[in-house]
Amino acid sequence: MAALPSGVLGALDPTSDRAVFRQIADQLREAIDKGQFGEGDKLPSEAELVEHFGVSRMTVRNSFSVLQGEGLVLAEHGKGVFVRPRPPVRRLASDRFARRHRDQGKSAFIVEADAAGSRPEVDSLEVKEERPSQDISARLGSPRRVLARRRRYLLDGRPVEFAVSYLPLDLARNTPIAQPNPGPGGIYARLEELGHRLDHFDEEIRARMPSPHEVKTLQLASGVPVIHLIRTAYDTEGRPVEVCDTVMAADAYVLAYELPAT
Amino acid sequence: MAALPSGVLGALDPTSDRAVFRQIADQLREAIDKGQFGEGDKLPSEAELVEHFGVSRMTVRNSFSVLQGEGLVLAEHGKGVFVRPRPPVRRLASDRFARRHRDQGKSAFIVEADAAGSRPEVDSLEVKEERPSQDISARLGSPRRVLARRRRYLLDGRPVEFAVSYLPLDLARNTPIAQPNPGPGGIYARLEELGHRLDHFDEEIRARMPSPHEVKTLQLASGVPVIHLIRTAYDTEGRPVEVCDTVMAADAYVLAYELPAT
DNA sequence: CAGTGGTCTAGACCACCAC
DNA sequence: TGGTGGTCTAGACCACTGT
Repeated sequence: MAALPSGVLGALDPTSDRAVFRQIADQLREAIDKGQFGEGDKLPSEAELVEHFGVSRMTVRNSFSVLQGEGLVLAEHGKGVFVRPRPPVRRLASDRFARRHRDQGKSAFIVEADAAGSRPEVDSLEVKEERPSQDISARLGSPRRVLARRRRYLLDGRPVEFAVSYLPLDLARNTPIAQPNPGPGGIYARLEELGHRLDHFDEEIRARMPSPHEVKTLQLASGVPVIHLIRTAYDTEGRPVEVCDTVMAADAYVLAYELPAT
Repeated sequence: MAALPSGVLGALDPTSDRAVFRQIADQLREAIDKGQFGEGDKLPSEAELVEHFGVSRMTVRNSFSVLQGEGLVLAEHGKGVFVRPRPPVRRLASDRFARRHRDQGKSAFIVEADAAGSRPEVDSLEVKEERPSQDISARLGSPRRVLARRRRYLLDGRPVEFAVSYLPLDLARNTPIAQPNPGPGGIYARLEELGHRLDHFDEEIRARMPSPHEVKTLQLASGVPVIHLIRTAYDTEGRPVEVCDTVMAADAYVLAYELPAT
């Protein structure tokens, strides 16, 4: 068992009201913030900290659990506890659905990822007819049935986003939109070809902790929230023609919007 | 010690690979999802679960810690563990800075909260001259010094948002913008009076777990992420005139944007 | 194999809350 | 006062990782 780097970690303050495991977490957090442990670096092992601070193992584990909850560190079974690397973020610009970005052979996700030097993938593609949930139904103008297009997006092998598009069935049935690959420009290009010229999109953004299913699907580390984005596309007649429900790994995204000052 | 409601919680599966504390968390989560425990309801106490499942107390606490991390429950010392109530959310629309919403006596936050029937407050107001951080400086066109306006927003007594506005000092010094209360319409109205007609805003949105300081300032329960919004305001000459750095309790907000289809 | 984190036990004492 | 959660100990056995 290696000795601790000298000077990085100090002593506990027995007179403090602050719980011991919080004091240990504070010291580790400070060391990380100061760069004494860099991204991907291994923190001292549980056994080392037990010895250094003279506390029980559960106390040390409790400290790690605090830092995990903050998204600062990542435990790897059999290896150690590491400072969580910040993954490259994908920037979603508010003009990402502009017509000038369509009419190319590939989807917006693929084009953008290629440009950023990442390796994009789309999987678990599924196209189904369904009865919509109450929320989706209300947003789409209460259709009885919808076409649902599900897919997961990956960058360099890492899942970053899971999305479901819902379209009124009477609008999408027996069109290229019901095909797994709807063709160049994606479903928005197809919608316009079908006479539904797009007017605007509404987007709603929330952030929350993931459900167990989302943790699995997006392979999320603990301490990583999700961004939940619900987009509704309207045609020039004011009819909602698509609702897209997207869940993104929050550490992989920054959303950018440009607003006119009116 | 009261008996457990019959039938709500089942038995453990000793043949399962799933850890006991996860099985217990799964059962509680399912009961919450099904509505068997509603918002604000008290879950069975640790002692009751220890008896019901025949496990040690740490195992039960570990289950609760899982659910806390998911933001599902809230422990209150001396009282019990409760299903976390969903607070009313504040909807931020993308036209919230439109000129037509200014020229009133009160700030946008106050007007909007009054309309929604909430009791709004603004506190810890502080106006200071500072040397900007590297990031803020770059966004503002590298001024040597800036005016910083800090404030915290509360709804019905609950802190929901903490914001800092930065303005180039040469632009804001000795103007109403440097006053604690800049007057009707806020600093955007004052900027336009000073000849900086606003053209557009850029907004960047991230979500992450809060730092300990943010937990304190926003009184965040564990399992609640923050939304980090950075807005830059540009005048019609393309000059950045303000950067506003905002941290919001994610469970209190939904952000709404309208995008043209171009 | 030795070292790491993952799970679990069976206690102990404390601080907070409601009655 | 009794019940609640908060902290901490000192063990135990297991699963995973690397050499």
